Amino acid sequence: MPDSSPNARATAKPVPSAEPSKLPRRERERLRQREEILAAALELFSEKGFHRVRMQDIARKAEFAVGTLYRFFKDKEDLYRALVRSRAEHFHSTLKAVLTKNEREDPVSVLKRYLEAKANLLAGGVAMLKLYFAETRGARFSLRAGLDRELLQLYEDLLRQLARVFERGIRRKVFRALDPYKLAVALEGMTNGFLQLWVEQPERYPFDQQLALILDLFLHGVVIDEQRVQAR
Amino acid sequence: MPDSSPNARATAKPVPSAEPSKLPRRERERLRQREEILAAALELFSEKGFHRVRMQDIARKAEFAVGTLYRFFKDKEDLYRALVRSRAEHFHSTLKAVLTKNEREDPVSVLKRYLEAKANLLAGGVAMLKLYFAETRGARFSLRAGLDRELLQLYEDLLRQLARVFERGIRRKVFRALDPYKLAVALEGMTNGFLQLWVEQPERYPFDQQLALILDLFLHGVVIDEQRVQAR
DNA sequence: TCAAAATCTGAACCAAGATTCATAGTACGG
DNA sequence: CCGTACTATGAATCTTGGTTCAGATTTTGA
Repeated sequence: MPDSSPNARATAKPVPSAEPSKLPRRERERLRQREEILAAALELFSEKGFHRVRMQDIARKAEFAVGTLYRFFKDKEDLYRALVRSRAEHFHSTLKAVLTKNEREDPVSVLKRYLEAKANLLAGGVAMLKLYFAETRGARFSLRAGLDRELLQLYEDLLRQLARVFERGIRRKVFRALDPYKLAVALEGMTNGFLQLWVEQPERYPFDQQLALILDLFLHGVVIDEQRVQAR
Repeated sequence: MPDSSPNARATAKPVPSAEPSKLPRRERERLRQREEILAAALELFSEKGFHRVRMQDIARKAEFAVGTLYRFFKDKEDLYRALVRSRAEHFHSTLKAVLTKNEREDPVSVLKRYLEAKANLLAGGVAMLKLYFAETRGARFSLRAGLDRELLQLYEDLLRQLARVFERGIRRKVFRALDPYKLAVALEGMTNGFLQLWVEQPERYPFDQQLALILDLFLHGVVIDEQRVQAR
C-alpha cells in the first residue's frame, strides 16, 4: 500500500537565495513550488505549532490544493521535517562557517562575529526563530525521534565548534581555564535568553542591539572590577 | 449542550506536600485523587508532549477510567492547564520567595541562594523541567493563549524580582551599572542553558554541580583578569 | 490543432482519539 | 439489611483533520 507514488521526497535545499539553476527546466519550477510550500508552512508552523496547522491551511496559504502538497511530500510529517531540516542546515552551516574560518584570529573577535552572524540570520523574521526554539529547546517531543536526533547532532556540533574557540582563547591566556564546552553552553544560553526576549518584544529589545551587552557581560561579568576602567 | 456536568473545575493547588487538611473529608479524598491524576499526567506529558498523550493513557496510568477524568476536568486541555499552572505556581512562588526575603542581604548571596533553590526545585526529576521548558521556552503555542499569557506573566514577574536584586547590587556599587532587567535575562538564559544540558545528559552534567561555575562566570566573565588572583 | 502525459483539484473516505452516557458499583442513613 | 444518592466504568458516539483518487486542467510534442 505505501510508497505507491514515485514522487514525494524529502530533500535538503539551501533555502532562499537565487537558485544557481543548472537543472532540467521542469525540475527548477518544481523546486520553486516546493520552496513556496515550505515558506507558507514555516509561517504557519512557527505561529501555531505542528498540530494546530492543517494541511488545508498550508494548501490555502501556498495557493495549492491539498492534494498537490502530497505530490511534494509523503505526508504532513515529511513536510514538517523537510522544513525544519532545511532551515536548520542553513542556519547551522552559516554559523559553523564563522567559527571555523580564521583559526588564528583573535578569539574575542570570532565570538563577536559569531553573534553578529546569528543576528543576521534571524534578521529575516521571528518565524524561523520560533521554529528553532520549538525544536532545539523545550519541546523535544514535537516529532518522532529521527529528526530530533539529527537536529541535536547539529546543535551539538555547533557547540563543539564554539568550544574550540574558547579552547584557543584559553591556550592564548585570553580566557580563564574553564571547561570550554561549558563556556559554549553558557554563551549560547545567555544569547538565547535575549533571543527569547526579542521574540516576545521585538520592538523593545531588538536582538542586534543587545549584542554588545551580551559579549561584554560574557567577557567581563557583572561584578565591578576596581582595576579596570569601564569606559562608557 | 455544554456545561451539563456540575463538577469539572480547574482550580489551583500548591502541589505535593502533606495536605493540611481542613476539608469535609470527602473533599479531601477528591483532591488526593485529583492530584494523582495530575501526577500521572505530568509524567506522560513531559515525556511525549500534549498531543501524543491520549486520555486513555492518563487514565490507565492513574488507574481510573477515562470517564472519571472528566469528573475532575472539563476536557483534556483543562487538565493540561491545571497541571501546568499548579506546577508553575509552586515553582515561581518558591523562587520569588528567595528573591524577596532579605532585602538587605548581600546581592551575590541572594543570587547564590536563588540558583540553589532552582536546583532543589528541579532535583525532583526532569519531568517538571521538560514541561517547564515546553511552556516557558520555545513552543509558546502548546496551547491556546490564556494559559500562555498567565505563565509569561509569572515568568516576567520573576525576572523583575531578579532585576531588583541586581538593582540593589548596582546601588551598592557591587555590580556594574547595566540595565538590571537585562542582567536578569542574561543570568536566566545562562542558567537555562545548563538546565537544558542537564535534561539531555543528567548523569554527565548534574545541574547542581554547575551552580558554582554559573555564578562565577556570570559574576566575573571569561576574560582573564590580570589584577585578580583567580584562586583555583 | 490534437491526443497522450503529466499535474492539479477538492470532495469523499477513514482513522484516531476526545467526549458522552447508560449501566454497574458504592457509600450512607435509617 | 434496604433504598437513595452519588461515583466509576468503558463501550459507543462524534469530531477533527490527514490522506486518497476520480475527474478536470494544463503541458508537451508531433
